[in-house]
Amino acid sequence: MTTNGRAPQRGTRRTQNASMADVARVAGVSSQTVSRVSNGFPGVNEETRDRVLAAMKDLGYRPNSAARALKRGDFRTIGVITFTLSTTGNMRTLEAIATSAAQEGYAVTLLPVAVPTQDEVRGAFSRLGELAVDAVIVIMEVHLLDSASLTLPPHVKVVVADSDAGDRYAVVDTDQAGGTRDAVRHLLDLGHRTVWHLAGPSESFAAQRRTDAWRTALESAGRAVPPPVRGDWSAESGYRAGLRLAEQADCTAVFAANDQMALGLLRALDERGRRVPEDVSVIGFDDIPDSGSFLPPLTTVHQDFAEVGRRCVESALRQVRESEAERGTTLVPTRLVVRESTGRAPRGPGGGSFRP
Amino acid sequence: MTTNGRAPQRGTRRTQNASMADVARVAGVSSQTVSRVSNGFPGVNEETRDRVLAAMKDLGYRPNSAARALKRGDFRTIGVITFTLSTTGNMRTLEAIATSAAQEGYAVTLLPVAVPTQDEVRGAFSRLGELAVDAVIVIMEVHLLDSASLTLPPHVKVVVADSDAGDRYAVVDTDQAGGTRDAVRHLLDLGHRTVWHLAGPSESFAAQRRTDAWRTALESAGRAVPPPVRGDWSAESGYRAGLRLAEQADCTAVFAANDQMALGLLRALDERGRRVPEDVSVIGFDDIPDSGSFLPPLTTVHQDFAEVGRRCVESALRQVRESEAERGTTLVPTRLVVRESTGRAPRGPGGGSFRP
DNA sequence: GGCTGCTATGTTTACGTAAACATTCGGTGG
DNA sequence: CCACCGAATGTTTACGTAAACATAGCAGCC
Repeated sequence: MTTNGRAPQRGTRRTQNASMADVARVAGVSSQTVSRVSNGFPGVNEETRDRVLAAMKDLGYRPNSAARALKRGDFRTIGVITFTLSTTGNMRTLEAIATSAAQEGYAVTLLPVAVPTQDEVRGAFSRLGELAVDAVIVIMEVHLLDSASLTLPPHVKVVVADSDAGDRYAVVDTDQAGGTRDAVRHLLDLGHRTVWHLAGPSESFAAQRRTDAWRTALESAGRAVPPPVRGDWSAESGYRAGLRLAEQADCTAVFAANDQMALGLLRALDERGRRVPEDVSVIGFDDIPDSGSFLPPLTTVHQDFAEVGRRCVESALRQVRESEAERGTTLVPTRLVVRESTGRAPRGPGGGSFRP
Repeated sequence: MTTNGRAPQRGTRRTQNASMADVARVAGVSSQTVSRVSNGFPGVNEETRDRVLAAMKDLGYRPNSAARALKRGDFRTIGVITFTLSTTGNMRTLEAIATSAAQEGYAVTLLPVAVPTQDEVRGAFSRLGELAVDAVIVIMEVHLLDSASLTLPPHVKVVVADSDAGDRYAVVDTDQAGGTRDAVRHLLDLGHRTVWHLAGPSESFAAQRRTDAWRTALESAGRAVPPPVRGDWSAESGYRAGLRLAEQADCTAVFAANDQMALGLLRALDERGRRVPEDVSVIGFDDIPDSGSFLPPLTTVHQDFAEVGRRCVESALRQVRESEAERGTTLVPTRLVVRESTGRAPRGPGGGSFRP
């Protein structure tokens, strides 16, 4: 292509971007007219518009978003602050956020927090203050937010995903309680006398709420509440916890707080010779893409991360546009996905005790 | 709106951010001095500096990054363009990119491409032209890039992750061939006569390269090359392919192009009563966090996504700073992780006869 | 004592855009 | 025929920052 063989004509030296002024010069109009064309304003002569467009194309003109942002006072950008992307949930949420934002003409800027300490979070928030961002979506355990929030520049709108700061910020959350209730009911309906619980880390609000809901569901059904076993979300921790659960002879049903721990649990049970679902039923939470391929395919509570992401963006942009902060919580419903890891309670103990 | 209705005291209505001028007024200095303090320049009197800092704090001053970018001519931002985040690899790479970029004072902006068509990609690239970005990292199958690349503004630097556009852009890639070779050798060393292959989708360059390397490794060892079975990276597709592989009586070793397909494969084999690793050895690729908890724990080729991300940022920033495009490929080595899904070839008919 | 050279600070200007305001011009109605 | 209108376009200005240049004050030196 003849792009810039030797700089034949005028200013081909285009080492920086062309500006409106450049376009204006080439098109023989004022830069204001270029601006009008650029922003699709009416009231520009057809022929003039064409000339301007030609000049733009010719020069490879792109509007400078910094100048635009400076002039307009907003950035058309949403920041996402998150501790780790390494969980399916965060990742899927992020993806939905990015997509929704793009549809609205907003860009998404990532704000990683290396270590989940208050200092780190506070640091991220204050970096964010200097960042070109109109709103922030926080995907994180909320108690880390508690004292960090104060340093936020006042005009930045905040949405918190999967947490519970409903009194201070807009929150979009999965219906943890509902999903948990469904899971426990499912198991009780299958004839299990009670449901054990492989809980997530205590620092996590999501985990905590699943645990609370599990306890409530059992209590309201008048069942015994076994002591929960705690993991850290990882499959490995699920395995370790699973080894302990496998020793509880009367454990016939386990509600794992996420699918990965359920995976580890399945391995532990297999290793200890307890069959799933014949001896023990296992249910997870999340419905990660792989869970249908576990051994056996995992019954689990499906979370609609994409919807969470969408609603986060929705709330963020509503706040930006109406320049008014929102509060309160939006719940996104879950859906029970029954696969093969849950089944009727084993015969045995119906009356008495059974030990393998 | 009391915006500027009566302006009670001086600008207490702080609906917008304070600017340098505001700080300067409060501190009783010129805005240039504020700038110097803000940027940590030397040559400012200790006492003056303190006064300015106090005023900043007082007003909650934050530098306006749009204005800064406009003045400086760069954005301190890297764009990441990617088709999907839903794969562990992309996600981990992204996370590493975000972290490395943050360390260098760069923000990361996400540029999602909904559907992997050329038009979509081209669209993303041209949106990107208007975006406040100094460099772009592309995480995507490269052939979609082929004709889209041209629309990129000339001064935006490009790095391509996990692909092979080494002649046109800087590329950072995992050493697919090396990892594959290790995997195949490992299986052959265990006495398997040959290694079957559960391949990734044909559109994927990474998949293609793993397939090529697998073939080469077998050929150079003088072994037969069974027809590869193709999946689409998902566990489900691995399961379906696995059902077919399970019927090949002479199939004692399978190299799956990623861990998720290996997961599905494990399930298919289990379902068909073929034990792993006693009857069939399975090896994966990626080393996703869960793979150690599969049934059995998966032997796999570990990819250092974090390193890939780091090097992407490194190259991107180098290009930005030296304002000179790079080319060529950087390979990040892999590491074989031996767990329990691979074992010695079964006794069977193999004893000695194998045909090349 | 006047000049040099340095430090601390102030003033001007430009970055690219777009709102607000100004101008031109061909028509239209009283 | 002229005041007036609206359409098309031009001119001025401001957004917040920081580079470049300018100034003021003071110490040291011949």
